[in-house]
Amino acid sequence: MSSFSFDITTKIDGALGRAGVIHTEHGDIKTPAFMVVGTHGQVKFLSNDDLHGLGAQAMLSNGYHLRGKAAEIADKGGLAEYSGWGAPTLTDSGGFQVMSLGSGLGKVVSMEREKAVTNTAHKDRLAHVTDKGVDFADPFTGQPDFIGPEESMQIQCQIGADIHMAFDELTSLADDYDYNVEALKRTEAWAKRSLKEHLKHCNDLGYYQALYGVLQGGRWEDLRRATAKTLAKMQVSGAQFDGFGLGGAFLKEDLGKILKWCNEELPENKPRHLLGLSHPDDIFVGVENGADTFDCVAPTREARHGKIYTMTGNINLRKYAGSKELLDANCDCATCKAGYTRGDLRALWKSGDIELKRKYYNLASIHNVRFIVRLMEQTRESITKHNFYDFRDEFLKNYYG
RNA sequence: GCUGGAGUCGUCUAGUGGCAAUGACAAGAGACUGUAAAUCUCUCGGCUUCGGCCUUCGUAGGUUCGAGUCCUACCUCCAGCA
Repeated sequence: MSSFSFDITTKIDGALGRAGVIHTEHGDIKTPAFMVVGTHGQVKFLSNDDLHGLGAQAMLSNGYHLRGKAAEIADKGGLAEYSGWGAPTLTDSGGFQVMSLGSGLGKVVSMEREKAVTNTAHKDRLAHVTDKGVDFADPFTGQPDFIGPEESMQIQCQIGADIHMAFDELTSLADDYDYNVEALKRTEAWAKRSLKEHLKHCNDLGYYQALYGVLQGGRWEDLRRATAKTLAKMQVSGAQFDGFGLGGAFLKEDLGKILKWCNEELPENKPRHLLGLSHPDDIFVGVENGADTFDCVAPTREARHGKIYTMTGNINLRKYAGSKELLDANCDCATCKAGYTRGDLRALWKSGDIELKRKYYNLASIHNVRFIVRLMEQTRESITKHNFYDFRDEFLKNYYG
């Protein structure tokens, strides 16, 4: 008996987008939604109270990073209990690390054409792909680890998030069509093996853990549409994917059309997670084209690096020494409500005192994550009130100028 | 007053005959999208047609093809002795 389901509440007229609710063992997720990223089971510098306070609904963690703790997490009853988060969770399969520790090692995952990455030399990579799976070398210890779809599913089922991702291979913008054909064939074979292995363990912790199949295929329409069809009908012993992950390295200008190719082929009644994106323009493109949930490290990482989100565009805190201005005039986050100014945060950030810096990372992360969570809340409301496009245009005009 | 030691880009600092001159911090600009990221890149004497040109290492002279580096005097600071 599956405790996982998805209801569509409202659709955007003439587009693939919709508002809905994902029901999981650990609670509901009102979509569209942003999932905070706590790779190791905890969001950097944010407590569970901080996260609940700013309206976060779900957290994404990573099976690769938690692989060594999976048994311990299972003993505690699963990730929601282990982390104290107590709300819906999702784990990534480690598929992102196939690229970030492999061909993309040391490179930036950019969406700008001019910065498109070149592939890291094979000998320098910490991840090597074969049809069987991936040989990883731990970035810190060098310890070798083999993870294929079976291993990824076993790890994820021990961690016990409400939603799992099939093990996939993320290609980079530097990979050509022929390589994407090869990688996609592998990702689809891994999807089948993931589904099969997942079926064996998806109730091991006493509740149902859902599985999403992940779509790759780079920027090519034939690959994207074909893989969407393949994964949509894929089944093992009658079991199918509960939803779908929309994966890939995208150029900004390609994002909308690629999502459209995928989501036109996918079944409407299953949720779709757009992996790894959360800048406002990407969110609007994603939502319009049928993505239900998002995750991204950007709000927290950029906060740590001094970039603060505001309704009229992002600011770099370096430039605000002594400023008495609030971070964002109408923000309802705990940091802004507590009255912290740009100058206050800059002073904490630049302080030589590690505790004050930690305070900065916390306050800035609260603000940026709340900014994106609130954007999702407002986007959802605009869909249910049938004024998505007006809301989007107004927001983008203010934000990007 | 005597004897030692020291004065280099905002700060600290490297430098003992070829230097516009090391490193760190501070400062400035940019990046970051399923987290090897409390990180990374660039700038940081002035001017530049980006090839260079000019002015710099307490001050003033001197030796030398060439001086932050050696010599002389002076100034300032520190330590010890008076």
